[in-house]
Amino acid sequence: MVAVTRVAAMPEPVLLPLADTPPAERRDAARNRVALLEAAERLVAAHGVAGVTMDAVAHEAGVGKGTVFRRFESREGLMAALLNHSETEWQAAVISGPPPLGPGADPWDRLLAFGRSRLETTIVHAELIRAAGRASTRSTAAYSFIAMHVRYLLAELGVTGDLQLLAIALLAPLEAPILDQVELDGIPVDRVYAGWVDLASRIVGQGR
Amino acid sequence: MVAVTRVAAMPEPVLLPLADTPPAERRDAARNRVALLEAAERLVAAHGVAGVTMDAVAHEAGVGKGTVFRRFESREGLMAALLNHSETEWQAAVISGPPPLGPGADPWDRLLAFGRSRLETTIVHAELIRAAGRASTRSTAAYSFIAMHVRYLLAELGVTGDLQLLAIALLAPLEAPILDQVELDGIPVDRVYAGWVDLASRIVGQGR
DNA sequence: GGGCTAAACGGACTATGGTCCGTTTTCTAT
DNA sequence: ATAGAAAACGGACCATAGTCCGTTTAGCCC
Repeated sequence: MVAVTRVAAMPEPVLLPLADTPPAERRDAARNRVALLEAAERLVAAHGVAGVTMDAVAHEAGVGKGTVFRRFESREGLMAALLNHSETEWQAAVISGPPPLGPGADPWDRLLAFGRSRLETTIVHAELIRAAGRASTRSTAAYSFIAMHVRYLLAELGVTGDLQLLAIALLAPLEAPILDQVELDGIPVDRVYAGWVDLASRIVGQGR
Repeated sequence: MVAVTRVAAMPEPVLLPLADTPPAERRDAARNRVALLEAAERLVAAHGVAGVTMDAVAHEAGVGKGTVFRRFESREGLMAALLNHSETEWQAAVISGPPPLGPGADPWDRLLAFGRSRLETTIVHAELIRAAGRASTRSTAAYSFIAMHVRYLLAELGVTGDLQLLAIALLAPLEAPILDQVELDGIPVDRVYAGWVDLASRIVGQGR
């Protein structure tokens, strides 16, 4: 599907496109992306998520409205981009931060730390997550990372079965829409966490 | 807080408000509610959920736009009202329909039937559920019914622990937002169901 | 540097959810 | 039956997400 059109022998040009790298952003485009994200962050800080209107972001960044949509597709896309930022930091903590969240602790302790951390992160970003709508889960980047991590920990713990689905089931009660329901039953966070630990121990099996 | 203003003895009027019944809908209001719901259903059938704009519903029902919002609060509210209808039928099947979904079968079989049915219902109504947004879960009526039913079945099965949270955990993977994620991994329904059965058996415990 | 092309830009324009308020209808008490 | 009050009505109006297209700019090759 990719160019194999060149025929005879000749020295290749310096850079050949490795995968099909999307052709690299033009400078003005890159500049505006950053300006827009910073503007959006400023607006969130100043007026909350609801204050982030597309017009406001455009104006704050000093660009036209069309540009905002060209860069981020939609309001949800913009919100997802904002989320992505903090999500990336969190991933770093899991991959290379201190235990028990990071590597070094035993898998069960890591799983517990993971659940707690995930729960708190979701609560903190609840508004943003809601505003990102499908874009947040669709940008599979973030979600598939956490799902993969849970699969890995379950495997370490010797769990057998359809790990992908077990991971989904274990993560589901920590997702924002589910926590919404929980919240309006007025269940406190610690009890939610305790319930999740119970769930995890049932999934992992007898030894806890 | 309700009228105790009348002082002396006199025969009470025929109907005294039992609890504080919300003062009963005026006739025009009731008529319009029905007209609007029917109009909305017609529009869904004809143009899909996306075709249900508030202007269109108002026009189709032959009322003003303000009336739509007065009756249903918001577009989400209207969608939730549509959902509520089918949800009610489904509840009837659980309460008094034939086993194994309805009463009569043993709890484990009922639980399995419940999961399957819930999964399919959610998939069928996915679009509507999404359009109803928070209103669907906030109208606790529907959700708290299914949560209660699961708690009941878990209790029948002798499960111990925080049944409310276990019910939430068991239901979570069947909720629309979670199924969205699953869907974009391209996991087929039967496998999702199999995974859920596995989850249920882990939650219920050794005996299955 | 000069010129060419594709990409990016900006802001007017559209569609739609949601609000407001002057008018009309229903209900109740007399 | 009538009057008065409370509730409902309708549609003009507002705010904001998203589109479109004529204009500008970055990158590239000579």
